[in-house]
Amino acid sequence: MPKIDHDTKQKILQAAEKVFHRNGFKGTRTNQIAEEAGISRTMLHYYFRTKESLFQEILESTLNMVFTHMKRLIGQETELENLVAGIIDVVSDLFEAKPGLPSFIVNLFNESEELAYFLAHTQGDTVPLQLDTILRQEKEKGTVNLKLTGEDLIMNIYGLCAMPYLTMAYIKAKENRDEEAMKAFIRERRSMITSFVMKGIAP
Amino acid sequence: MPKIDHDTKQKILQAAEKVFHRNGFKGTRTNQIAEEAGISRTMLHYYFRTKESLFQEILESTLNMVFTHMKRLIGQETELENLVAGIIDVVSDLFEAKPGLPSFIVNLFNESEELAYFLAHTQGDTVPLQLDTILRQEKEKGTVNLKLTGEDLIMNIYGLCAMPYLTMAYIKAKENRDEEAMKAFIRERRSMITSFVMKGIAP
DNA sequence: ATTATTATAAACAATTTTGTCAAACATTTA
DNA sequence: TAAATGTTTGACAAAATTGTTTATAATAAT
Repeated sequence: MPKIDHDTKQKILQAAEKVFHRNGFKGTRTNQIAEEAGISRTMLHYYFRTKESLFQEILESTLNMVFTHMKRLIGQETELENLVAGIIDVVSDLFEAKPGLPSFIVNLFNESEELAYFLAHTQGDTVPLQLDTILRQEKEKGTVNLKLTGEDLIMNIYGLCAMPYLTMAYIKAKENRDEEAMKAFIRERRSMITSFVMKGIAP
Repeated sequence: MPKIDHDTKQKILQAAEKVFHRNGFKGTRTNQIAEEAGISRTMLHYYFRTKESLFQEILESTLNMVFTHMKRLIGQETELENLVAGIIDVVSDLFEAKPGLPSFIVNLFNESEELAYFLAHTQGDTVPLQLDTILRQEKEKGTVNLKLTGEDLIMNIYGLCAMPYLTMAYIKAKENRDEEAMKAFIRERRSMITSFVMKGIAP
């Protein structure tokens, strides 16, 4: 029967997520995690054998989060405008919940070709494909830019949504923004992005 | 009088740039650099005392490159459409010349709050300010979306241009693209981005 | 050709980072 | 309360990473 856990384990997980997300596996030192969690580094080995296996947990829970969010998209909308708005909302919600996620993904792809390959081939293509179908229909109707592929559109949306997170430190410093100002900036960007993208795909 | 240098120094610089750009300072191991350069790790200390000072060289030359490119923008154009197209070209050229740059900047901001602060405050605001001025004029004319700031517009452009580089490994894996296919993809994106942005800022 | 200088690598040393262990402490259960 | 189990820490050990030295080879200058 388990004895009480002074929530050390949770503190470690939170701290590890934060640090791994920001600096990737090779870029983080386990004592950054310990400091961030306010515990001794030994505890990290007590609850999770190694740095590697702690990373694995974070990786799994992170990918789960991503997949869960993405499921919100599948087959939801058939109207281009609604679909696009929906994607932007889902992606924005995801990044708002996990601000370190964009950096983490970038780090992941840079650190491990294999993982990039794995993700490229396991992750369902439903969303880009659905977009492609709808885009093709709209192109026939002449209501959409001819040269835009579903892949490009998705990439544009991710890029527009991820930027403030990827450059957080800079954006904060630039206009002396605190956490609150940052949140406001990002909130305002969401509607900006939606209209920017909708106009952007016009013929 | 210096004896010949079997271009080892250059090979190290090239390799270091590649690896530091991809993985940041803490994320790189000096022997990754040595391997990439095809030389022994000792040489790295022979030409550049320490990992730190090698990084410093790469950092300086990288920032120089960025500033040099950015100078191409200042006061060049007063017409919104031309200015926007110009910015997209300059940024695209820069990333094409230094494909690792987007990741490097992201890593930099994540590794060092101080550097992010420094860059936010030294780097001239001329471009965003110029954009803001022109945007304001266009808004009065009613030819531009009311809610778009110069800061947002710049961020959008960087994001759209940087995405393929930030997710290179994934993009390559996804459609089995080799170097050539990748270049073609990016070339095509440039004109897509230009029209996407131009439409995006419409009223 | 001989010497002086530069370039290279391999072995070695120092430092940093990660991982383990044993002892102390706390909590539960019996 | 006492045994059993879970938690925490600090000291220690191992491994990985960085940095230095020494010996050797290559190149240039005299």
